[in-house]
Amino acid sequence: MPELPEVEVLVRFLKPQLQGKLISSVEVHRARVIRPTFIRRFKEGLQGARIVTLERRAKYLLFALRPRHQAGPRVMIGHLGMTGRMYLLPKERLLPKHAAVVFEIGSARFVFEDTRYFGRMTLDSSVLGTLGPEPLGPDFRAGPFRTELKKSRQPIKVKLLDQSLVAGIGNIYASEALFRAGISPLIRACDLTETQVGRLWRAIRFTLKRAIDFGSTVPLDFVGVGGENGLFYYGAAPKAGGYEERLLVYDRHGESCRKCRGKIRRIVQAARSTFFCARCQP
DNA sequence: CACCATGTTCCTTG
DNA sequence: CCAAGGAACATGGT
Repeated sequence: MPELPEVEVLVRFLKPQLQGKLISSVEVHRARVIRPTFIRRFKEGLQGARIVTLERRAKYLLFALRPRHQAGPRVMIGHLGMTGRMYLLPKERLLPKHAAVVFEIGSARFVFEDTRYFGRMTLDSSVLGTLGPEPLGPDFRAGPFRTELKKSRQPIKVKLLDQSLVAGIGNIYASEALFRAGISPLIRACDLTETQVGRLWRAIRFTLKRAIDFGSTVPLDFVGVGGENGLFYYGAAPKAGGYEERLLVYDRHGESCRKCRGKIRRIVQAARSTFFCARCQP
């Protein structure tokens, strides 16, 4: 379940497992997840390369490489789309139905699985060029944020999904951040007051930080960690004490607001669901 | 059968 | 050129 916090948690988990490891071979099971679709070039660039480190930028995973040849790629970029997962799988385990790319790394396999195949892997880093600032980094500042919002007549909820404004917010945390800021998702971005922009700026950072701390929206479930294998997956959280309770408005249509007991409403903006409390977010 | 789903990109319209 | 809206991508759950 990948927005910025989920990717951050995944990167932190994978990094120590992949750092310094050699990619001995690459199998592409679904060509369309490689962009551009130059499978040969992709495989040849990665086979024999070493993973130096793993980082996150927005919702992208950046695999820094020491290439086999001098002219080889220095980074592989991954994106999980809507349903992507990445994990290490022992070689004796069966590959999942929707394995898109499989890397042989030491005695294990590193699997990119994606049921809907909206995710991507690429050696072309141009996708990063249009991204706005990292919301949790020093480049995300309230002043420039406000200047950008002033230029847009889109509803603020829709504008928050614009990755060139600020990078990493997705459909869940857009609703959550607006609730925490007490701002209606319907207000045009340019109509927010300076006070509201300040509250929103803080709410974005708070919401994302909290989500990272908590583990992620739907937590990573670790299976066999410390045991016989290092498999893990994104699992449905148990209802009680699980991810439902961490979200204040998202997917809570018809339920009562945790602040005011009013009803949470669901509306559609830009063909995507928005959840909010009309009383707390006038 | 209907509608819904964590995201991005491409095409059209104004 | 730009902003904004909508379809497409593909599979599965309810």
